[in-house]
Amino acid sequence: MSEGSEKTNEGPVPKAVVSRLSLYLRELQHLIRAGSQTTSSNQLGSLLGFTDAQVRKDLAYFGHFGYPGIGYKCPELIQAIRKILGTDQTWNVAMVGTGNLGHALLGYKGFRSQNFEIVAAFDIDPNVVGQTIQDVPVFHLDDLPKIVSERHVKLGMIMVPSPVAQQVADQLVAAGIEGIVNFAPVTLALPPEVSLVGVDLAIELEQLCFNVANRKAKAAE
Amino acid sequence: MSEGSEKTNEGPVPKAVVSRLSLYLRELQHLIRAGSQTTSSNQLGSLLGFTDAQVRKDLAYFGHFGYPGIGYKCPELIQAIRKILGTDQTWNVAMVGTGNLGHALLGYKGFRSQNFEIVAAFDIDPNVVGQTIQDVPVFHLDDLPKIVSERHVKLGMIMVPSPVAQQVADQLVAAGIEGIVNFAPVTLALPPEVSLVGVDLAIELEQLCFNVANRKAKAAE
DNA sequence: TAGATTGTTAATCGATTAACAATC
DNA sequence: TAGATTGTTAATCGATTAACAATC
Repeated sequence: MSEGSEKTNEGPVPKAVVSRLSLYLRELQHLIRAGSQTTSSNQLGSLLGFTDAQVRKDLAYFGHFGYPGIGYKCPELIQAIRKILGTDQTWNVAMVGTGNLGHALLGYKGFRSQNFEIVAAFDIDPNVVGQTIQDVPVFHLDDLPKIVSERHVKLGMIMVPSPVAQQVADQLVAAGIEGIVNFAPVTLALPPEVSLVGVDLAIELEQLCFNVANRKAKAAE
Repeated sequence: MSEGSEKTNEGPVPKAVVSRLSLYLRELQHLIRAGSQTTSSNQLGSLLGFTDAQVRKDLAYFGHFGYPGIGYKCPELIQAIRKILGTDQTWNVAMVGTGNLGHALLGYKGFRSQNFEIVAAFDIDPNVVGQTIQDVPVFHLDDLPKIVSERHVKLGMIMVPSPVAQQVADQLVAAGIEGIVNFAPVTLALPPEVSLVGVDLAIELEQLCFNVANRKAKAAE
C-alpha cells in the first residue's frame, strides 16, 4: 500500500482544491457502489469534467495515493480523502432554527452517511422547545453554550430568518463553535478563526439565470 | 445617469465574477434597507471581503455604472446588476420532488423576492399529486412537458432521491428546461446547452470540516 | 515486453491587485 | 480648489494544463 501521509506540496491548499476533493470522494463512493474497485485520474476527471492532470495535481497536495501503471484503489483513496477532509471521524452539528427548512434538514439522511450527526436543534419558540424532531431534541437557544460544550459540537448550521442571522452567528461563536453553514441570505461578519460557508438558494438560481440568459452569446463564442 | 449598457471587456465572463455580482446585489439591497442611497467600491468590497479593485473590475465587464469622485448610486446599481443577471424579469421555476426538502423549499420566501416563482411541483406519489403545497400545485411527473411548455418554465430544481436524479434531469432536459439546480448528491451528466448548479449539503459541511481540522496549521502560516 | 498510468516539472493561461490619469 | 473615487492598464500572483521520466 502506498504511504500517502507526507504532504508533497508546500503552502496553503487552495479552496478550489478542497472542494474538488469532496467531489472526488462522492464520485469514488458511486464507483464503489457500481462495483469498481479501481479507477484512474482520467476516469475520475472525465466523470466530473476535469482534466486528468488536475486530479493528480489536487491529490499531490496531500501525498502519493496512486499506483503508476495501475491507477487508484477506490476504497483506499476514499479513506485517504476522508482523512484529509477530517470526515474519518464523526462531527457533531448544532442546528439553529427549526422553521420549514431547518425542520426538513433534520430529516436529511445525507449528513450521517458522510459522518455528520445533528445532535441538537435550537429555537426560541416555546411550542417547539422541548420537542423532538426526527429524533433530534430541540433546546432553547439559551442552552446553546451548555450543549455545545457537553456534546463537543464544533459545527453549526444557521437556519433562522435573515434579520436575526448575525446575532445567532455571534451566539454560536461565543458558544465555541468553529465552523458555520449559513442558509440566511445575508453576509455574516465572523472572527477569522471561525470558518464560514454560505448557501444562498436565490443566488444559485441567479447564477443559472445569467447562464441561460446569455446562453446563445456563449454558444457563439 | 451613466449609460452602462456597452460591455467594455471582451471575452467570456468568468464564473467567479458572476457569483460576486450576486453578492454585490444582495449587499446593495441591505444597504438600501439600512438607508444608504450611495456606496463605493471600497465599502462594497470591505463588507464582502474583497478589494475595491476587484469590485470595480467585476463591474467593468458589463459597463460604466459609477460616478468618479462619488461612487455608485445603490438603486441604480441594483437595477443594473439585475439586468445583467437577467432577474429584472420573473423566471418561472419547476420543482421535482416534494419530500422533506422540496416541501420546505416550496414555502421559502427568498425566491419570489428575487424574481423567481415556483409555478409547479412534480411528484409520482398519488398521495401528493393533485394537492397544493404552499399555493403551488403538485402535478404528476408525466405532465412535466405540458406544464413546462404552457407556463414557459425555463428553470428546474431537482429535490428527488439520488438514485432517480439523473433520470429526472433527463426528463427536465427533454421537457425543454434550460437550467437546473440539483440538490441530490450525485454528479449529473447534461448536454452542454443546459446550465447546472449543484448544491450538496454534506459537501458544504465537509469544506467546513477541512478548515476546522486544519485551523491551527492555517493560523501558523 | 508493451501498454498504462502515476507524480512532478515547466509552460501556459487566467484572475487579482496595484497604480494612476481622468473625473466629479 | 482639494479630496474622493472611478475605469483601466500594467504588474503580480496563482491555478491549470501539457509533457514526460519513472513505475508497474
